[in-house]
Amino acid sequence: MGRPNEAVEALLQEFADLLAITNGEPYKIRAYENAARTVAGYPVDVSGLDLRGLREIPNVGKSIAEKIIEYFATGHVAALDQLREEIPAGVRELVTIPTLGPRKAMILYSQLGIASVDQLEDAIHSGLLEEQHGFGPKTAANLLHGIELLARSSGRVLLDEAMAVAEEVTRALSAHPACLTCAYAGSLRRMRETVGDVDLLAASTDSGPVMEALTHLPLVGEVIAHGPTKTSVRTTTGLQVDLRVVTPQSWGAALQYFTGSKEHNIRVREIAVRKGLKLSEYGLFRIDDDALVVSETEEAVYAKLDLAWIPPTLREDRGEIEAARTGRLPDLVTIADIRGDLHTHTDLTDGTASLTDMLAAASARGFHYYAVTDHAKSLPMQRMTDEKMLAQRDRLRMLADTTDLELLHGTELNIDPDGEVDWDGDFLAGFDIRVASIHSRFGQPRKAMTRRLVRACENPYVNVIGHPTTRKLNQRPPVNADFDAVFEAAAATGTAMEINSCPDRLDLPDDLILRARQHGVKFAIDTDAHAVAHLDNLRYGVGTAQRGWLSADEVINAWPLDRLREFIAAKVARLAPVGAGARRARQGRH
DNA sequence: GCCGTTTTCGGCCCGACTGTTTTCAGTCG
Repeated sequence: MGRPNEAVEALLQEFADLLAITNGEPYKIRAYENAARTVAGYPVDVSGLDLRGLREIPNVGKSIAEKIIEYFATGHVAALDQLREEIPAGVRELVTIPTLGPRKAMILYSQLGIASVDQLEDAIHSGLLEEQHGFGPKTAANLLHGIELLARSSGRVLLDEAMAVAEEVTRALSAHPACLTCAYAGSLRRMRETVGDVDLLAASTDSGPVMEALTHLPLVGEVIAHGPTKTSVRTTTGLQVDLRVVTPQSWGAALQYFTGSKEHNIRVREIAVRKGLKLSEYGLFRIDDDALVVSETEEAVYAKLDLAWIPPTLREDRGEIEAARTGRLPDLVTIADIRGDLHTHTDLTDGTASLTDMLAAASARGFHYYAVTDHAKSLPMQRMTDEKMLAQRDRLRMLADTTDLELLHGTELNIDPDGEVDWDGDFLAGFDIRVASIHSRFGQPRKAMTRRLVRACENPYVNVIGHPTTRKLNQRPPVNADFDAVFEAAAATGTAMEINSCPDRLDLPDDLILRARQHGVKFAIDTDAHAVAHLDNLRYGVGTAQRGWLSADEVINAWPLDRLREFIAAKVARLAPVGAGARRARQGRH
């Protein structure tokens, strides 16, 4: 189980889901959903709050606060237990089938007694479903199709896969003569860590041919919906792509609308309503006479609502609207700010490219400096030795004259279960920079895992904690640790937290970045490249950093090299035991 | 159920597509 806030989030979300199935009031359902989201993102541990403290959380009123109190006092919420009794778990599972929402799920359960996906499948095959009022043959076929999709897909795909599809389709549609502009929107534009479907937007005065062009692209496996303003297809790999075509005049309003998030848009629309305006994908209109106010650019739409333009990566209703209103939006770190990569590999360990190939690729990217950080000796499979590491260092020093990059010799250390790393201080001191990461024993109990990470931070020579949660998206959960304690140690010792750009890692995740920066932690946005192509993943790490509201000043590899070296030296100076040499030198002065 | 620089009551975002219910409900984003 995660932190108490996440437990409460799950609780409130389940409550909302069950209310929806039992025909609860729509606004009550939304109230629980809103509360679930705010509690999850609330920086204070809710288990330590009293009724008064809980009610200070936005969207948490008397009723929800009391349920949270009840949960921490007894481990249960009576009202939730009652709903659970009414609705079997299988019925909640039904609403995960595409095209099957809470209303139909409730009809299936109350009229036909269907309480699981399997039972639904049986009911369709036996013809029972079609006897039910409102369920025709097409509905039955859609449900079967949905069940099949559910069975073979894990749902959301990684950013790089979605990006590849989006870029291929936008490139193809942009080349179409009827298409004036084409761009991707949705969670992909917001750089969420995974993407459910790809939302595309095109501007055209003649939508038909553009829609038609999409349905005929080679990567399209099936056409799901095909109307005059919206077309949905599924790629041969199972990813859904939605295309909306709007007039060029509506471009800004449409881009704003389809970028989301849904929660962000609800807030923006509420602001519009309070100003006597109505915002839709077609523009911002006056409510009284339907007159168009603005629509051509996102900037103009936000400006008319007295808001600064909000970067898509911030549009999650996590305080960005208030910040836009008061001129306090962060100056977000960008790819152009990144001066060097601090975590990369070569074929000396498990990389696939040679040192010279990696350096050439890094130089071509325009980096100022570049750290080579092959695995240290404790991972047996890497066959690293002191001699090989020192030989690599010599080679790197010799290559210094052949490149415009400032070369740093580093290593990726392994944090063992006790928090120790591969080498002692004397050997570690020979590196320019040291990343330290967990590579095994992911299942340690919370207390031991926390101590493990804190001890790594306390090592005077460890400069960056690599992929701190070690999660793999869609594969492996994050380690269980008290990350607030880890961040506190990181901030106190001058240890940066990595934002690993691998699309299956994106680690730290955005929510932990937000928490870490409250402790004053610094960050390193690295690619952890094991091949030349991986250097291109940097944009996903930067996107994740933006979602964590980071500015360039908080990112150590956005700093000039001198400042980065000072950061590294300062930790050693503060924490390293004074060596024999230094002691002698000091005695000599007296 | 929550919320208040119009309000402690009366609001709470908006539109497209599908399938089937020939006038609209459900789902989705």
